[in-house]
Amino acid sequence: MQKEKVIVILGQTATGKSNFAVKIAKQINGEIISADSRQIYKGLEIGSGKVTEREMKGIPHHILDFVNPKKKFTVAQYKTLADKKIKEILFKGKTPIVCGGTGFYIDAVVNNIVLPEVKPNLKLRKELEKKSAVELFKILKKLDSTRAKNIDAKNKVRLIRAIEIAQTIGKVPKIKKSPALYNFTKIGLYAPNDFLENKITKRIKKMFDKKNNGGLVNEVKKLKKSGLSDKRITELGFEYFYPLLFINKKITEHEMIERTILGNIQYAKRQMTWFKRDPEIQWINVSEPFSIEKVKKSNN
RNA sequence: GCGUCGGUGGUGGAGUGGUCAAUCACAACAGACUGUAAAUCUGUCGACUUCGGUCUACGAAGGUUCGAAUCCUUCCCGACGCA
Repeated sequence: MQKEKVIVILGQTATGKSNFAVKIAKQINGEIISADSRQIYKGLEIGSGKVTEREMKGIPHHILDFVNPKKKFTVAQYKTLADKKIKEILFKGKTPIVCGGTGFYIDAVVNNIVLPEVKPNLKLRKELEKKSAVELFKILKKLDSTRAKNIDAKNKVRLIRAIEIAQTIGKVPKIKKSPALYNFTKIGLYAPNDFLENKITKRIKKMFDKKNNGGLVNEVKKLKKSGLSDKRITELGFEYFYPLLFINKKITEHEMIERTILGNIQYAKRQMTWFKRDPEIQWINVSEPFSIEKVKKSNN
């Protein structure tokens, strides 16, 4: 049986994925499923670069702007939801377009990864947090020597999660990459460093501009007022962390802007490190003129 | 002009006679990625290298010493103070 087609638009931040996705959606009668770990949250508008109602141009967007930022949203939830949305959109006779820059989310869906069903155990995590990476590694080795062999022995976050899983279900199951459910076409948007850095700089400056819905600093203040702890805001990433430092008078306004720009540039590089591994991505350099005809063709 | 303090790698900043190619942090480059992924973590980071080493380096030039980034002299540059 012929697998149904799903388009994936991924790539670095500030390359114009959202607009691109909307254009494609218009042409091929599609609906967009966001793959962005921050745009998920309500209240993170400016800093997450969330697509606005106007930018959507009437195209339905899913898995966007619906989680309370006090709660943590995870890949596992994303994967389940995305699968469901893809099915629904296909059922309507439309083409699903997964669009975003969170590589892990995209891979979870595309590679149909099955994650172990072990919910986070906050109490346990708090306990383990106190231990050193060396100690944690020893614990894991005892529980599950196989996982210990390939895990990053210095990464506490990973070690803790592995222990969490091993402790509840015995061993960390080998990751399952089930056969893909759909025929995915992956389009990657990227730009050369200097071009992208320029774009990011402009974008960030605009984010801080007060004329832009009060600006990012104001957005962070609102989040604080709504009851988000500083710790939680920090977890939301550099776009929220640096404004928070500024609000708390730890850095100057200038430092805040510079660091946010730098954080963004570094993030864009990390994104490429992730995406580079996938040989199936068809790359488009957005610093050069390109047409979406090519994309339409490859989808047929 | 006099005086004081300082000039160290891409940057900040340790070191103040031998164990120093120089703690550390940042930046840069490369990479990992099993329910935090805008997160988290790793490696490299003077030059050359057969990856064991070899060479050139701590403003410049001299000097003291077995040995100097570290002590002395002069010069150049910077900050501050006094004129």
